[in-house]
Amino acid sequence: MKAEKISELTIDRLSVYLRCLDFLINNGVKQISSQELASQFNLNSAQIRKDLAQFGEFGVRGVGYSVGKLRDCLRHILGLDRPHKIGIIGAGNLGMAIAEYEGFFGTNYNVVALFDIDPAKVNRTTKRGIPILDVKRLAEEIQRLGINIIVLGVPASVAQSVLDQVVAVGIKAILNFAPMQFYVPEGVTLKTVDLTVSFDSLSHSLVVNELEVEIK
Amino acid sequence: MKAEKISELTIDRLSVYLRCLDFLINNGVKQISSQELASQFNLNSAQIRKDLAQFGEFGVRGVGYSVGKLRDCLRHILGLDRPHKIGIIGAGNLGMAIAEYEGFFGTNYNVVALFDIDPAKVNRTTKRGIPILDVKRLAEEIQRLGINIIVLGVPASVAQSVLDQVVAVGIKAILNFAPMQFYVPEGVTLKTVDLTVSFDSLSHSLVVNELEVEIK
DNA sequence: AATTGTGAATTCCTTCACAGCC
DNA sequence: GGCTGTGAAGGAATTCACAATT
Repeated sequence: MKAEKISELTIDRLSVYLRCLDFLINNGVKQISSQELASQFNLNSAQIRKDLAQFGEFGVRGVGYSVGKLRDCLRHILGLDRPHKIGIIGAGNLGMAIAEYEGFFGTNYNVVALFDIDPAKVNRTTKRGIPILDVKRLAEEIQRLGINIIVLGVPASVAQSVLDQVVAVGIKAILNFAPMQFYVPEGVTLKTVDLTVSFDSLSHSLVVNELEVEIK
Repeated sequence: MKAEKISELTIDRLSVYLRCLDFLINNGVKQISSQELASQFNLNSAQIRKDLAQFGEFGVRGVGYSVGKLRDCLRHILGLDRPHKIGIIGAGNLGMAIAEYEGFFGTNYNVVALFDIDPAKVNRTTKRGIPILDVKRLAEEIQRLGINIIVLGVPASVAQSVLDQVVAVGIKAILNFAPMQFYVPEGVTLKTVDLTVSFDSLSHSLVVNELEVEIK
């Protein structure tokens, strides 16, 4: 069907464009040009056109893009027009933070369960009523609940073994917060949010900043 | 002094190399070649050498790199050999998760305060004894405590105004979790951890995966 | 007249391949 | 002999600039 590989960078930008389109729709905007869209973030208008052109011709020359139509297309491309069931492993602060993530409101992302090893947490629910289940029953509950996205919010020391378990059950999409690298088999997508790297990058920026101030 | 711009990608990799070196030191490894280091993660050995070469000559030809010396150099380059004082705005689950982040143990990153607007939280402390302060006193407390890194863990609706406040007090490094784009003045580094983009990317990968399975 | 879609040019990043050194 | 440091080559992503279209 479609063979050309779409780069990760492009996909990430589509997500940003989509958020912007949602905002525009709420403000009653019907039509927009790539130039106007580009000025919202710090982007080149050609970049936006190139990104969109990889999936078809969504615009009208001389006119621009229909905000509503473009949003629907992007939602479809990103798979946001189908329901997703998210399971979160680790019901600590991090797991709870994701479970309550404001970005999920009004979307097809549904957090259907948290998993933990701590008996004090298991068989309770979050404030919003999401069940906290025993991680021992991870495999069967993933299948029973139809979970297709897993969030790994467990300490680095156990992350690898939990990862192996969810991959074995057939999970294909994982968001990991443990500060480490993993091997995952072909066909499984693992994204790592590495806070250590983020903080180190900030730390470095402070050093550079200081040097620049000294030079002046 | 040093004029060449170091790319963000390079800095992020240095952070990853450093983590690996820490691990090697704990396992008593004294010496390592770029080839061995590269095989640990999925990298090209020339990439590692190029990254390091931007900051000086750390290796010995025919021998490799001294693990301990290289670690110290990377720590210095990234500014990890100086103390950092982190303030977290928003004492919800996200803020608490960052405050307890395992990656901070044994580092120079110190979370010195959380800030919140909720009277039920203010003037208490976290389990580990970090004070939760009234966000009204944000400016003065940042200065009193010597905070140099701010984590924005507040809802998107108030993120911009809080951001403006911390920039006004002279904060130069900010980690933001609100799913939006901001403008920050020259000399201020803002990194955004955008979970919406991460999840959308996972959602997209599920769509692509399905198509690929169909083709086979 | 205005704006898209896109080949060409440019910039940035990665990898190759080897001279130089231990 | 083995490994670093690096110029040159190759590849990827971005931006330019304009022909095509409404």
